[in-house]
Amino acid sequence: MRMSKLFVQTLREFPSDAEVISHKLLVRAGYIRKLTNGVYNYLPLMWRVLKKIENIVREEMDASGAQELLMPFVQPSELWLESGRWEVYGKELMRLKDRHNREMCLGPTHEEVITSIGREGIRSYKQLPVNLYQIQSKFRDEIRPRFGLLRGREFIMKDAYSFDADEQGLDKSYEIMAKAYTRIFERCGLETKMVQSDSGAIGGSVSHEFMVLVNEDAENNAGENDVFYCTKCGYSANSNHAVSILNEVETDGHFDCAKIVDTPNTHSIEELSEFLKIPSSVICKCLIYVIDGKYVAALIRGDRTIEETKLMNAFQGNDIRIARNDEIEEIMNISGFNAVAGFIGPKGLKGVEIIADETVKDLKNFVIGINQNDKHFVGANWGIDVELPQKIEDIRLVEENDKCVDCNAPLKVTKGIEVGNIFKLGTKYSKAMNATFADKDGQEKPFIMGCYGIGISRTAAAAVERHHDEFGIKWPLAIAPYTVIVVPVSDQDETQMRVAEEIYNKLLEAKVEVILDDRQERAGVKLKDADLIGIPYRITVGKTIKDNLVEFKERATNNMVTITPDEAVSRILAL
RNA sequence: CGGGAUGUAGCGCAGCUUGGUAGCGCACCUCGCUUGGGACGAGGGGGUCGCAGGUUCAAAUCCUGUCAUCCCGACCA
Repeated sequence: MRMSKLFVQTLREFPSDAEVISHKLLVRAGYIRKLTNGVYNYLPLMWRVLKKIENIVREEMDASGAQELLMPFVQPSELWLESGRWEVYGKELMRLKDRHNREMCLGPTHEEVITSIGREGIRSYKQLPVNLYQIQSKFRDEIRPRFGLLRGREFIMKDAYSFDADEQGLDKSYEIMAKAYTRIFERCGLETKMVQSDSGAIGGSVSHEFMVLVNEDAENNAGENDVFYCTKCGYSANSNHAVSILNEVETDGHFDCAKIVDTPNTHSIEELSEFLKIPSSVICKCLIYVIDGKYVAALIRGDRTIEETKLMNAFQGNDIRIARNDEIEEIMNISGFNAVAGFIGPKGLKGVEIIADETVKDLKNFVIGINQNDKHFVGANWGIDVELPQKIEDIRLVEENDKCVDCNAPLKVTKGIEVGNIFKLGTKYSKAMNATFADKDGQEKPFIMGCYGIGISRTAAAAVERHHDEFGIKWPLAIAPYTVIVVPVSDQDETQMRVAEEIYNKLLEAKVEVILDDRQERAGVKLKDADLIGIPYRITVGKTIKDNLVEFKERATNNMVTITPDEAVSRILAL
């Protein structure tokens, strides 16, 4: 490709609306351009990168035995009504009506469609297992798209779905996908960690996420997930799913009697603990949540934080948020109190389900809200002063240096970008949508399903997050838009131009993806652009060409060597 | 949907307080000069100042509304 003809506009400055480095660099280097909020044009360089990633994904998926197909982007509401997700999915599902007023939606994922394909096409256990996948744009009307390609509303995704006759088959399909995913990201030049995860809105039981860890860069807030991992045994999990053994802390308040005391203006645990001169771990915190429209009071030890996904799952909920002040007021009215947040306690609450984290069980002589403003109950004990809730579960957020449940070593935390996700769905969709096959005994049974996603466009952005420097992108070779760029320093110099053309033509003939920077620009512009767009190798033809020498630069390391043009060509051919 | 901010040329911004009919840098076009890390000179093109009302002789500027975008929380590939 001749640079003078390549459709790319690099910018001298970073775009003002970009926050994370992948977004800034992809815009500045001319890879993407925003069309509207969370929706981007993939310009020619970007499209080449995406196709590279797609091809790696295709090769590995095909090698795993999966078959590619393509499902419609627009889907009828009927299928979603069957699965029950028309109501459940919420506003992320982009709904629309056709001219006949029939309700449709833009596909955010394709469980419903694939299940309909499975139930029509798979009649017998003899056809199983089957794994079908597609690579396609998805649309999710995200509440807040941000970070460029890392969280768009429209994005490119590979989604695969497996059908098996039994759980053992699913385990096998799942394992095959886990291995394929590991290879895919490796080939893309991305180190990933496979971590346990909550299965979220897709449903099902077991789930793992493939995370690109980005904690090395302190400035980087692109990693939206906290990943807890054990340095010793390899346990790792998303914070929404992680479990731990807690370190020993003081759980006895050592109050010599149980009584209500004045605690003015202590709205937070910190204020209360400071006021009473006690550790926060002897306070029982009570938070009011709204889960699917129902009130829940969650109790947890004062030094710990509620993990909202775990709390929501404890009630099989779909939606969770902390209660607003007016909602707390309503609860207080029903219960005959008038306390505000900070002084709420479980005793006497009406119209509220109460759940406790395991951490509160062992509290003795502790401090707890008593639904009176500016007062707390100190020296409380379960069963005497306050009833211990029936429902006790792990609803807490893991913290760094908690102990690993598998090996008791301390856990660490890091930020991760989720580039892939695999789920064991089980029969969630096959049962709801009556998708069955005839098993060996002739009985109709629902498919045991799994689903497996890779964010193609997000993977590209994650690669930029991990591979860049102050000058620009450093694409891993396997997903770079071009392999090499040939830069004649001066377009005035006939020898330089001639040699550059010769190198270019040799590489072209050898089917190498090569750019010749034939623009009438000064050297600085061409060299800066080469660094910015991040082509893995650069062959610079400058003055030393009189000694038959060119400069060969590797972008990943910025290492340069001076060699002959022929040697430069052979080095590229040897890649 | 809450909290904060911003909309002026393709990009980055100034002008707004104190109304007088739009400017700078980059990019773009022409010519000259220049060619190892985003040169220089001269000339040129491009903007209904987000949109709609209002106030005024006069609005980018003041007022009201509205839309969009960005940042902080609930979503997830």
